[in-house]
Amino acid sequence: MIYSIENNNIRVYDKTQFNPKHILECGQVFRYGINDDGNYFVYSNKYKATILEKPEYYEIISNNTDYFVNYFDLKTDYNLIKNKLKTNKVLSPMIDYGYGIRILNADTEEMIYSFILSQNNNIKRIQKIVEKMCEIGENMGDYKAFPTSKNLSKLPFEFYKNLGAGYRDKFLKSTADFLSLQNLEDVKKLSTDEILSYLLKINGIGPKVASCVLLFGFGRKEKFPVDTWLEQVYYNHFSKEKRTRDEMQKYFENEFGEYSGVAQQYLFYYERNNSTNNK
DNA sequence: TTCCAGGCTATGT
DNA sequence: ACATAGCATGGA
Repeated sequence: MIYSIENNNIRVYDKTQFNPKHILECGQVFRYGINDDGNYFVYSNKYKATILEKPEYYEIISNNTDYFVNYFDLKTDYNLIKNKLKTNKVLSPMIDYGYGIRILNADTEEMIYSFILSQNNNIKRIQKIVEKMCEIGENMGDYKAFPTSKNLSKLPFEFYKNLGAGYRDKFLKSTADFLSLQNLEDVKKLSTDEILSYLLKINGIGPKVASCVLLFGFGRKEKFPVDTWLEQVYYNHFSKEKRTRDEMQKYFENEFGEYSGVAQQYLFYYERNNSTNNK
C-alpha cells in the first residue's frame, strides 16, 4: 500500500508514482489550482482536496477521505503499470518525464459536461466555463459544488447561453435534460463497448469525448482518446503513415492494451510541455 | 485581421 | 461508409 490514513488525512508515501503537478496538469480534470503557498488543490463533485508536500510524503487534506482515496486511484500500483508500458521504447522516456501521473476516478457527470465543452476549445477557456457552471452548484462554504443534472435541467436556455460556451450551449442543455432522467450507477455496470454506444447517442459526444469520459469518468483504462495533441504525438514519435484519428486510436489501444489510457496521459503531458509549436 | 483551440453534427457524395 | 463545411467564443 502506498498510502495510509492519519486523522482523516491521506498520506501518500511513494513520490515516484504520485505527483500533484503531473496528475492535475495532464488535462484530465479542470477544477484545480495552486494556493498562495504553492500547494495544489482540486475540486471534484462536491468535494475539495488540498495536497501538501512533506519531506517523506504528500498529505491530502480533504472533506471526504474515502472519496479521494478512490479519486486518486491510490489502491493501484502505477509502478507496475509503468514497468509494463516501458517495454515501448518511445513511451519509456515520456513516462520518466511525467512519472507521477495517475488516472483519476473523476465524477462521471462532471466529466461528461467538461469534455463536451472541450471540443474545438482550449483548456484555459474550458476551465473558465466549467467554473461558471459551478456558480449554481451547492454552496460548500468557500467553494461551490459541481451542479447536478437535475438542477441544471431546470434552468432556462439563457443560463447555458450566458456560460460563454459558444455553440456547445445546446449540447449542455440537451445533455442535462437527458441525464436528469438517467441513473448512471446502472450504466457503470455495463461493458466498455456498451457504455461507448450509450455515450455516442448523446448529442455533442463523439468518439474522442466518449473515450475521455470512459477513461476519467468510468475508470476504463483501456481507452486511448485521440485529440490534436495525440495526433501530433503519433506523427512526431510513432509513424509517418497517414491514419485517421479512429485508426490511430485502434493502433495505440492495440499497442498499449489494458493500460492505453495511462499511456495516453504520459504522451499528452509530454507533448504539451515539449512540442515546439505549443504554448 | 486572421487563425486556432482535448471535435462534433449535419449534409453532402 | 467516407469526406468536409460550419460552428461560438476568446486569446494570440
